[in-house]
Amino acid sequence: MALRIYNTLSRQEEPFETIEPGRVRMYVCGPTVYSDAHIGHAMSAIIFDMVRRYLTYTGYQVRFISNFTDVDDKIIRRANEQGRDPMELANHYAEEYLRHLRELNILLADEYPRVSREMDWIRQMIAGLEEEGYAYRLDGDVYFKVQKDPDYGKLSGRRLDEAVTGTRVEEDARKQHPGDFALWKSAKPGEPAWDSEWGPGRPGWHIECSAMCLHHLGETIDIHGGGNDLIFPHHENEIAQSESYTGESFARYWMHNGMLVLAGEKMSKSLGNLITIDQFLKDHAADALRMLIFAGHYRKPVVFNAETVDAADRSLTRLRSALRPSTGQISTGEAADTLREATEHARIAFETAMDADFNTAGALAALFELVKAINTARTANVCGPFYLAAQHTMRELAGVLGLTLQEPAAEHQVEVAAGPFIDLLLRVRTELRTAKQWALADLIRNELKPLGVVIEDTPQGPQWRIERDEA
RNA sequence: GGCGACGUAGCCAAGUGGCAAGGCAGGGGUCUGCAAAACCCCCAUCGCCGGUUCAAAUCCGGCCGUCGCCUCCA
Repeated sequence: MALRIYNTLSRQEEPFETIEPGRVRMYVCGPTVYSDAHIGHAMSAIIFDMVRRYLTYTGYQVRFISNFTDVDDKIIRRANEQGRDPMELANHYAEEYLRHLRELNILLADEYPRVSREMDWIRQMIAGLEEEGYAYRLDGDVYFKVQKDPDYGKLSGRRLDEAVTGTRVEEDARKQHPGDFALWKSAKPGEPAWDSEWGPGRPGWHIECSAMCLHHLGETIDIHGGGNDLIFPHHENEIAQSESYTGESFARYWMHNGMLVLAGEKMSKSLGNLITIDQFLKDHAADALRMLIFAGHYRKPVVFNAETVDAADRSLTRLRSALRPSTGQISTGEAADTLREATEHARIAFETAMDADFNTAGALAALFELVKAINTARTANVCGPFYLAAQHTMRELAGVLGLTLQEPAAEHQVEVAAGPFIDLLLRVRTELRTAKQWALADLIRNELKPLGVVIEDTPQGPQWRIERDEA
């Protein structure tokens, strides 16, 4: 079974074949850094992190590039509102974003190009487009001429004559066609500006990604990703610029993730209905967000509410349950063989699901069946190589989805600081239980619970662990 | 109005022609002093109406409903 990927360009699933055998060149549109990132941004980053991890798992060498838009109207506006320097503001939020990526266990890209650092490449591309007649000047601005591009609209399924009827198109009589978009915008007084042959100004939004792809990955890349809200106009325009400039196909596979939905609407900065990454991570493990996202399919919307988040937290706890050590003594025999078979089966089921356009829900189902097999084996006192191998497979496959299955870092600190005291309480409780002082023994257990310490009595004696109180 | 998704159990969700995965919640049981965890068992005629077929959640047509995009957007 080989990987198949849904390609927005063809609107169907296609077998995945790379330009260069064994290597993948991949670009994902990053954020405009002007305010706190929300979990919708995290979702997109997590999804393409999963794609990259699975490609790596299946043996590809992946070169992964993601950008920061650090020169933009919204950044300038926000900076002016706050009396800050636009580049200082952008740098601040870019650093914040990189911190979020680490906290979310997202593998870092090979490069994070920024508009402000790619000006030469951007100018060169605009100049080239102008030379070939794909662009025209207008009062210090430079516009891309969509009518010059015969297959403009092929990604979004739009045609130029229809695009005119769009309700939100601002009629600008100066433009040759309403669909023409800015490659270069002249600077107004007080705005950050870069010199160019068209006068001081800054790039339009779309040209940066085209220039960065060309600079860091070459004329044709394997995978270009982003949110499905970028299909039009952003990605459509990227294609138009890049293919007009190079004469080559820009990207072979276009992948688009669905939106995170909160209270029936897309979570977005402009709508203001958002939950920031920091807010989420305050109450939940990074793994929980992955569980929520991977429960569905990456192209579909994900519903975020108390119920779905709670289910994600609990299902994560279940995955972790498979990693508990065995206290049994049986390392061979029927139960051990059954576990070995289940482990092999889980890997096959996992890969089969992932090969089908990254069917993470199916992949998780394979993991849950492995959880059951491991727990059943533990109940049957299985230990030894097969038990450890099953847990190893569990960690490995979960890792392909970017799940750490680790207890959050804070818990380790608690263990170090409070561990001896909790151990002492447990010893006292054991004495009380031996003396059948049930009321006092239960008091200790019941009072520790709201403090986040869960006590479980097992055949091997009492055990405790930290569990966050899910608010 | 144009383009495109989607509608499967209380909730999330896989499955694209052959007896409906998985998770959460719920019910019953084993274990336990009681709990918890774990394990076992139970819980769906797949939005509605037609059609094609030996056979349809799956293909075709119509209807109803939800959502996204249509130059700020992951």
